Amino acid sequence: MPTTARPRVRLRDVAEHARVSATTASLVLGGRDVRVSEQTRQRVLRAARELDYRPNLTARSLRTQVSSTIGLVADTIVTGHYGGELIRGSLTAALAHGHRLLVCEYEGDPVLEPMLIEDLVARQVDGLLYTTASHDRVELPDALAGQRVVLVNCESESSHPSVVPDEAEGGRAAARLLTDAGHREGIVLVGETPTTSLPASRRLEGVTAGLAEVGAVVAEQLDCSWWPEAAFDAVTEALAGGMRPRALVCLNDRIALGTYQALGEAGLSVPGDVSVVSFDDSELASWLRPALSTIALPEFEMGRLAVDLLLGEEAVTGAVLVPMPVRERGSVAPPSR
Amino acid sequence: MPTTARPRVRLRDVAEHARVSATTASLVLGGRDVRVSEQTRQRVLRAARELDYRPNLTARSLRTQVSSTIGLVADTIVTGHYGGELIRGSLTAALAHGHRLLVCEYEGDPVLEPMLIEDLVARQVDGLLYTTASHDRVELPDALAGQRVVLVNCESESSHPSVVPDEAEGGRAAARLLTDAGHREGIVLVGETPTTSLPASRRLEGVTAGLAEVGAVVAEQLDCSWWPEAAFDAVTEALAGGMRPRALVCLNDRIALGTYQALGEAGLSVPGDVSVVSFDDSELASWLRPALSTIALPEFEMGRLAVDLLLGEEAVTGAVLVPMPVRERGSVAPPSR
DNA sequence: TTGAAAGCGCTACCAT
DNA sequence: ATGGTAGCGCTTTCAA
Repeated sequence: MPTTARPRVRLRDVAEHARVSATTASLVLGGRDVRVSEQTRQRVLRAARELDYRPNLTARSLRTQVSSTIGLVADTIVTGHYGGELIRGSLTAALAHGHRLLVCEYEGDPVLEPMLIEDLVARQVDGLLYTTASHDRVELPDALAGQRVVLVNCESESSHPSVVPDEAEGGRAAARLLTDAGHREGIVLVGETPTTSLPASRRLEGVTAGLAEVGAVVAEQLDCSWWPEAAFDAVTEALAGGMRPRALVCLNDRIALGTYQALGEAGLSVPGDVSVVSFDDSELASWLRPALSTIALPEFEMGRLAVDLLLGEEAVTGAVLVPMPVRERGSVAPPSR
Repeated sequence: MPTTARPRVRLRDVAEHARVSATTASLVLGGRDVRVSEQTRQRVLRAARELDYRPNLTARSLRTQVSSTIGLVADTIVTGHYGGELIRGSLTAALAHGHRLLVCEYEGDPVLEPMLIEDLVARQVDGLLYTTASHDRVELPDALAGQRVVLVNCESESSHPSVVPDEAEGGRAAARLLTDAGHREGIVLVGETPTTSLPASRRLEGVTAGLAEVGAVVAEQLDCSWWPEAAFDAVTEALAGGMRPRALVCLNDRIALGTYQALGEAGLSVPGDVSVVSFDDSELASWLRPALSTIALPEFEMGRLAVDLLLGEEAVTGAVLVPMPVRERGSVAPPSR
C-alpha cells in the first residue's frame, strides 16, 4: 500500500503539541535524561509518537558538528568477496558506535580519488577508512590532510594507524601446517613473489622462516601470477618436467584451485600424493574437494578493528597486525612413502 | 607527513577575503553561472583557493532539502561477490548523478531493519534502494512509507519500481545453449526448485519452455540444495544409480562446481561426455576447467538501473526485468555418440 | 524545572 | 550585477 507522503513534522511541532518549549522537547527526544519532570517528559514522548516525529539528523549534525558518519574510500574493494567481508566488519562496528558508512570506490582513477575524498570531507564525516583491495604500500592523497584516518589493508609513511594482516606470521603458520604433518622435503611454493607485493614477500618470508624452524627449505618455486589458469599451467608444466612435490604452498586460494586442477589432470591426489596449503580462505576453499587448508585473510576483523580505532579514544599509531586464522581442512596429510 | 588540522573556513570567510557578499560567493562556488561578472567570479575563486575552502554540505543540505545521498538497505548483500557487483553498479550510477551511497545491512535482524531505515530517513536521504541477497518476494517495512524507493532483486505488492533479473528468459537462454548444440535427450536439471524460490521456479519454467521449443523435455531432476557439496552428492549418487545424462542444467554456478567434481571423479569429461550449463556467472565460472557456459546475473546493471530509476524523472512502477547475459564458454558441445 | 534567543553554514528571496 | 536578511531544524547557552 503506497502510503502518502507525510507532512514534515519538526521538533517545534512536537513541542507545541506537547505545550512545552523546543528546548524541553529537544532535551527529552535527544535522550538526555536531565532536568525534565517525568510528567512533561511523557507528554513530549506522546506528542512525538502521535505526530510520528522523525528528527532531522542533518540539522542536528550542523549544530553539533558531529555527523555520526564515516567515509570508506576504496580503490575497488567491494568487488570480490574479500572486500565484502571487510565492509561487513566495518558496518558492524560502525553500527555498534551508532555510525553509518558512506562507501566510495574510485576504481583506480587518480583524479576521481581526491574528488571523492573532498566530497566526503565536505559531508563532515567523522573520519575516513582508506583501503585497498590488495595489501599494498600507498601514498596518501593530500585531500586526507587534517582528517581522522585509519588505513585498512595498506600501509604508508603517515602516522595514521594502519590495519593489516600479519602475513609473515601467516606464512609461518602455513609452513607449520606442513611440518607438523611431517613434511621436510619436496616442499614447493606456487606463485610469483615480486618484492613490491607485500603479501607475496611477507608470506614467502614467513614460509621460509617456518620451514627453517625444522631445518626444511623451499625446494622450488613455481613462478606464476596469482590466478587459477596461470597456476594450472605452471604446475602442469613442472609436473611434465618431472617434478614430484610432496607438498605445495600456494600463495592464495585461486592458485590452489589451478593447482588442484593440474594435480587432478596429472592423476595425483590431494592429500594422498601431495599436500596443499594456501592463503586467504575465500569461499572457494571450503568448496574444493578435498576442502582446502588455508590461512585466512581476516577481512571482517580488519574492518571491525579499523572502525574501533577510528572512533576510539586512544591514539594508536603505525601498523596494527591482525592475526591470520588457520583453517585446517582436508588438504594436508603426512608425506607418502 | 601528518598535516595539522586546518582551521574551518566558511563561505563568509571566502566572501570577506574576496570583498564580496556571502550571496555572491555562494553563487560562484555553487557553480551557478549567473549574474556575477567574470572579474568578481575570479576573485571569489581565488579567495576560495587561497583559503582552501571546503563547503559544508551538511549546511547546504539543510537549506536546500537535498542531501545528494541515497540509502542502500540490504539484508546481507555485501557478502559474496554477487552483492559486490550490485553495489558497484549503484555506486557508479550514484556517482554519475552526483550522489553518495549510505550502505546498511541488517543481517536478517527484523528489529534492526526498521531502525536502520528510520535512521536513513532521518539523515534525509533522497531515496532508498531496498535489496535482498537472493531474488525474493518481500513485505516492505512501514518505515519506508512516504519515501522514494526502488526495490532491487526483490519484488513486493507495492507500486515502487522493482529491478529484477529476467530469470525466465534466462532459463530459456540456458535451454537454447543446449538445443542449439543439438541436445534433445538426456537433459537433466540439477538443483531443487521450491515454488517459493523465485529464481528456482522461474529458471525451471524458462528451461522447460526453452526445451519445449524444440520438443525436448527435462528428462530428470536431481533435487539438491544450491551448494557444491549437495550437488556433488546428488550427481554422484545418480551416476552410481546408472544415470547417463547428455547434458546437465545446473541452477547456479555452485551447483555446477559440485557437478564438475562428481563428473570428474566418475571419469566423465566436460563437455566431451556431458555438456553443462549454469546460472549466475560468478567468478568461479571462468576459473573452472573447462570454463563454464552460464547465464549471468546482471548485478552491476541492476544496481546501475535501480539508481537511475530512483533518481530519474519518470515515474516507473512495477517490475523492470533486466536481461541475463549469456556467457558462452567451453562447457557445451554437441551430444556424443 | 522551564523557555527565549542565538547560531551552526549555507542558499534564497527581495531589495537596490 | 550585487548585498542584506531570513530561515532550513536543530542544540545550547543563558536567564528566569
